[in-house]
Amino acid sequence: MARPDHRRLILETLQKQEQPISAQALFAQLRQQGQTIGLATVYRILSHLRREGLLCCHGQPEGEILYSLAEHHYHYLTCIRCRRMIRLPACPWQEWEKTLKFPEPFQVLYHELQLFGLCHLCQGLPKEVGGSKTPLQ
Amino acid sequence: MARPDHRRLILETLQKQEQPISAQALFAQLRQQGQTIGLATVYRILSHLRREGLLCCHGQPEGEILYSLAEHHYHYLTCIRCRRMIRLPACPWQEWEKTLKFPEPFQVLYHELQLFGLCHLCQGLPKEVGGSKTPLQ
DNA sequence: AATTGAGCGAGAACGATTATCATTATCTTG
DNA sequence: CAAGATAATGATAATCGTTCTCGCTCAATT
Repeated sequence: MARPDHRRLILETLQKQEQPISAQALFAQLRQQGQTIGLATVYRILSHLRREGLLCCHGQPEGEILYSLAEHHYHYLTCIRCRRMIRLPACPWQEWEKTLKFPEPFQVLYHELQLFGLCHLCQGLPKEVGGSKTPLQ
Repeated sequence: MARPDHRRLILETLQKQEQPISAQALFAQLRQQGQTIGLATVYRILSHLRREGLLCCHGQPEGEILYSLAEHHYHYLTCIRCRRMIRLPACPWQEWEKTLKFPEPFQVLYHELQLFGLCHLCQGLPKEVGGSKTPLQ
């Protein structure tokens, strides 16, 4: 049987995502599409893409890592209530970089900016009672 | 026997740290000091402090979560080679916030900025060969 | 056809975190 | 001060995301 091109598969799936996605969720999504792919392969390929600089990794305060393609480098507003991630239109880093002073020489290779808070849908809602999901930061 | 004030103990230990510290490392440090404290208690108290907004949580790209006191809110330059974290003198967020435009109304409650790269000590060194530690993002 | 090597999937192993539970200290109330 | 209620604790088990291991398969090469 011909071997499916898993790397392309994962790249295409990442391209479709509107939000960064976890490795587990990516795996589940591929399986639901009927693909026969192993979890190990997903991690393997993500690791490759990572080393090639094709991926942005967003380490969440809860420990999970979310991935998105680096071809368009984005930052997100993350709602701590509904977990929605809203993409910022542009990365402000290049502007900001000029104004920053480092305490010692340092070569910045990449950066991560995450903004947490309440989206407009969740701002009016009453406070969560049960405390089910992982809370804030 | 009188119950030790673990909460204060953890707060004081966090205060002494020059860099954000993981829960496991915090636990080990307390035990080495001769304290009889359980790992579960460390996590419990960290979780409390977190909900009270006393802690900054730095989710690393490798999944581990590092903690630091929020009383002085800092950002760090993280060297991807030696893992050293260098504190920035000030948080530039309040200045930057003015220049950002959100695609929809959003109430920012807290933020995280991490800069990854090479510190001045590691810039001149030859490239790592073995690839032992977890690499870059 | 035989050989070699890279990629694969299933499951074990691992590390960080969270949940469970019996025990114990502290607090309340009488 | 006694007695029951409450909250905190530590050891351990369970969970979850990630990485490792290993036998297998496919494809290129000889």
